[in-house]
Amino acid sequence: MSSTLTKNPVVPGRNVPPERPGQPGSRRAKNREEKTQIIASAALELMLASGIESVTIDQIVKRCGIAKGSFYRYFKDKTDLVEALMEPVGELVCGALDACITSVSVATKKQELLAAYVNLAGGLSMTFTQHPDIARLYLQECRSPNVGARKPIGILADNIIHGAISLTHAAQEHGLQRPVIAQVSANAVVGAAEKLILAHLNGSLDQPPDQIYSTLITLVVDGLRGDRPR
Amino acid sequence: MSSTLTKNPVVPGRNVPPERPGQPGSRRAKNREEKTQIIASAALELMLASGIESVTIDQIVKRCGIAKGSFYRYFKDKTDLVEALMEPVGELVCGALDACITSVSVATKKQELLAAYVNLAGGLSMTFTQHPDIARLYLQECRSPNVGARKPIGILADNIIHGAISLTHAAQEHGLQRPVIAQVSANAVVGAAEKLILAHLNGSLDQPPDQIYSTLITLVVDGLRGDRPR
Amino acid sequence: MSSTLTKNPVVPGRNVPPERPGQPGSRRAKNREEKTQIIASAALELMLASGIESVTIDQIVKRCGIAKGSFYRYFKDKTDLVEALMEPVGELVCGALDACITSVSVATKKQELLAAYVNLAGGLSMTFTQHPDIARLYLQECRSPNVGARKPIGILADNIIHGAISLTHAAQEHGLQRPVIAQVSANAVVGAAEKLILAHLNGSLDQPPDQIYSTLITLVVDGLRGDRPR
Amino acid sequence: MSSTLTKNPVVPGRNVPPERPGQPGSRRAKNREEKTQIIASAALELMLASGIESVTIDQIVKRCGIAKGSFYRYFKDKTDLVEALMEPVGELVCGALDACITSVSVATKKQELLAAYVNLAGGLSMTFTQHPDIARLYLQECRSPNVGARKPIGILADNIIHGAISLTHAAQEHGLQRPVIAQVSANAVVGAAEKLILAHLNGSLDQPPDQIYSTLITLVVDGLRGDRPR
DNA sequence: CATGAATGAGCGTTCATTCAT
DNA sequence: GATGAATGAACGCTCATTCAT
Repeated sequence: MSSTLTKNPVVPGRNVPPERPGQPGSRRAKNREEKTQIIASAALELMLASGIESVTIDQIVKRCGIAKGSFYRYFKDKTDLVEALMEPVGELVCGALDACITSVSVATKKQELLAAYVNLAGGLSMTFTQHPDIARLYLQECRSPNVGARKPIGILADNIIHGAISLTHAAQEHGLQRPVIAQVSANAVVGAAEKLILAHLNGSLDQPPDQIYSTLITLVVDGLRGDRPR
Repeated sequence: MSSTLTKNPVVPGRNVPPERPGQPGSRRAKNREEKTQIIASAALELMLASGIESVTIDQIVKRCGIAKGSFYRYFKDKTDLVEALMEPVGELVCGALDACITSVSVATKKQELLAAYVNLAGGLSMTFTQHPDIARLYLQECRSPNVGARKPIGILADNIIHGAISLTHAAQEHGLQRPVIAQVSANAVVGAAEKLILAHLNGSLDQPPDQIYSTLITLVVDGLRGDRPR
Repeated sequence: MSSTLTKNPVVPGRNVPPERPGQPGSRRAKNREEKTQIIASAALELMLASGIESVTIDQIVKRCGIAKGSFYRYFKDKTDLVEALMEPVGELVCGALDACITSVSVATKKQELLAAYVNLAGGLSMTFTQHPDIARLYLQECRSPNVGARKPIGILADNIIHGAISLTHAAQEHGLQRPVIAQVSANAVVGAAEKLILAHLNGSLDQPPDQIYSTLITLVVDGLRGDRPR
Repeated sequence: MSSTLTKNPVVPGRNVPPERPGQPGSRRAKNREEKTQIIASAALELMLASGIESVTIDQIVKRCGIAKGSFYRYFKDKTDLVEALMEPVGELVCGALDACITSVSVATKKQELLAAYVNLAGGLSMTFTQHPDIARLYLQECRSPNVGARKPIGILADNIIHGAISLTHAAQEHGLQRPVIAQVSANAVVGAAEKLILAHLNGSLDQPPDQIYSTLITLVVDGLRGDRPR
C-alpha cells in the first residue's frame, strides 16, 4: 500500500505577497529567509504561551522589533504564518507515517511490525526533538475547531489521523494486529502518543525521552498483540 | 488512598452578578434558571463550532435573541459562562475518578481492578452521554493554553490528569498493574480515552459507544496487565 | 435694597413621578419622605467620594439596598436627586445672603457693616455645620460646567455670586467699603470663603471652626498686612 | 468665548504609547507633534464646555476629524491627555510659586514682601494669559474628587496649596505678615485668586486683567476696609 | 409599592489591514 | 524595503431607563 501524504503538501506554495524573492540563493532571498524566521519564531513563542487565536500581530512585531507594516511583507496574515510554521514538521511527520505504512504493508513477521513501529517512533521522536516548539504548538491546538489561523493545524491533524488509520489497516491486513476496529485503535494510539509527547514537551514528565517512548511502545504493542505467549 | 477531587469543586458557588436568585423555587428563580440555560447552550453551540476564544458575546446574544446587556445579568463574563458550562461535567468526572481510586485502593484481585476500570469507564461514558456537547468542548479546548475564558477548562484538565496519576499509583501499590512509570501510563490512557471520545462525539467513529468503550478497555487492560496467561 | 433670592426657590416644585404623596402628613407621605432621605444620603456619600457625574444609579441603589426600579419612584433622574439634595442648603444660604444685604443696606457705621458680615458668617457657618456634606458637595462641584446632573449646583452658584455682588454694591453705596470694583471684591471674598470652608470640611485645616471664621473676617476686613495700628 | 490655545508644545517630553518618535526634528516627529496638539486642543474645548468626566473619546475624535483608533496613538487614555494638557501650566505655576517663596524668605521689608507678591501675581498672570483655556480647565475641575481622568488636576492642586502654605510660613517667619494661621490665610488667598481668575477667564468680569490683579493685591494686603489712613 | 429583568445605545479600547512616506 | 500613521469595525462591558410581575 502506498501513501500520498507527502505528495499533498500540507502547505501548498506559500509565496506570500507580490512574489518577493529575487533570484533564489541571492543575498536578498537570504535576508528575506532570515527575517521570516525571526518573525516566525517570535510568533511561535507567543502562541505557545497564549494560543494561536489570542496572539495579535502587534504582539508579534513588538517582540521582534519590526514595524507593523513589515509583518505583511513576509506573511499574508496570521494563517499564512501558521502555515509556514507547520510546513516542515508536517512534511516530516507525514513522511514518517508514509514510511511506516510502507514497511508494515510489506511486513510478514511480528518483529517486522515492531521494527516498523519503532522506526516510526524514532522518526517522530527526531522530529519532535528537532522542532519541539512547533510540535507543542501543534499538540496544543490540534483539537480546537478548524477556523481562522488554526486552519493549517487542522489539515495536518487530518493527515495524521488518516495516516494512522491506514497504518492500522495495513497491519491488520497482514494479520499482525489484533483485529479491533482500526479507527478505534488508531485513535487510541494517536491520542496516547500525543498526550505523552505534549506532557513531555511541557516538562511535566520527569523521564528521559527514550524511556517515555519505550514505555509507550510497550503499552501499545502489548495491548495490541494478538498472540499471547511470552 | 483517598481523594479530594470532588471536595474541591471545580467551580465553587457561582452566584454571578449581584446575588441573583430570590427565594429558591420562586417563579423568578425558575425563569432565571431557564434563561441561564438558554444562553449557555447557545454559547456552547457556538464554541463548539469556532472555539471558546473566538466566540463573541455579540454572537451569543444574537443567537439566543436577547439584548447584549442581558448577557451580563446571567454571567459575569465569558470565563464565568465557561465555568458554568463545565461545572456539572467536572463534578461527575471527578466523582467517577474518585470512586475508581477508592475501589482500586481496596482491590486485591485483578478482577476487582478490571471491575473498577469498567466502572470508571461506565461512569465517564454516562457523563459523556448525558453531556455530549460539554464533553466535546472540554476535549477540544483542554490542551490550549490556560488563558482567559479557557481557565476553567484548564482547572478541570488538571484535576483529571492528577486523578489519573493517583489512580495508577493506587493500582501499582496493590501490585495490580505492570510497574511502568505511573505518569507515563496515566497520560497515555487519558490521551487515548480523550481522543477516542472526541472522535466518537465528532461522529468520525462509526461504532456504537459500548463497542468503543469495550475496545478501549481491552486495549488498556491488556496493555497494562502484568501477567499474561488468559 | 431688597433681594429676591429666596423668592426664586432654588428648586421649583419637585414633585417627581406621577404625583406620589397622598395626604400630606399621612403615613404614606412619611414613609415616602424617609425613603427619599435614605436614597439621597446614600447618593450624597457616593458623590462626595467620586463626583456627581461618575456616580451611577446602580451604585446608589446598591448602597441603600433597594431595587433599581425603586429609585425612579423617588427621583426622576440623577439631576432631580441633586436638586433635592441642594434645596435646603440653597434656601438657607440665599436667606442668609438676603438678610445680610438688607442689614448692610440700612447700615450707617462701620460697626454695623462688621456686624452684618459677622451675622452672615454665622448664618453660613450654621448652615454648613448642619449640612456639612451637602456643603462639601456644592463646593466640590460648583465650578464645573453646568451640564447634566450638575445643573442645580450651577443655579445655586449663580444665586450666591449674584447675592455677593449685591452685597458689595450695598456696602459701597453706603460708603462702608473701599470702592474697589464690586464684582472683583465679591468674587474674591466668595472664593476665599469657599476655599476655606471646603478645606475645613475636608479636614485639612486643623482649626476650630470659629477661629477659621474669625480669621477669615479679619483677612477680609483688614488684609494680610501686619503692621496696621488698629 | 472662543479658545486661544497655546502654541507651545503641550508636552515636550511626553512619549506616549509604544515609544513613538523617531529622530527628533524629523518630519514624522513634527507631524506627530502637530497632531497631538490638534487632538489636545479639541479635547480642551470640549472639556471646558462639559467637564472632563463627561467628554467622550468619540466626541474628541469627531471634533478633530480623526478615526477613533487614532486617538490612542497619541494618548494612552483620557487621563494621559489631561496630564499632557496640564503639564506646561503646572510647571509654570509651580515655578512662580517657588520663586516667590524664595523672594519672601530673603525679604526684610514690607516693600519686598509686596514686590514678591506682585511678582507672583505677574508670573501667574502671564501663565494664565498664555494658557487661558488650560487655566480655566484647571480652575473648573480642581475641586472635584481626584478620580479617573481628573487625577493630574488633583496633583497640581496639591502642589499649589502646599506652595501657598509654604509661602505664608516664609512671610510670617520674617515678620512680614500678620500672624494669622498660615493654612487659613493661604487657603483664603488661593481661593480668592482662583475665583477671580476663573471669573475673568469666563468673561464674567468686565475689567482689564491688570486692574483685576491690582485690586486683588490691594484686597489681600489691606483688606476691604475703606477708612484706613495710609 | 417594590422588584429586578430587559433593553440597546454608548463607552473605552483593540485590532488587522492599508498606504504614503 | 521599512516604517508607523490611519482607519473603522468590532470587542467586552456599563448605563439610564422602562415595564411586567
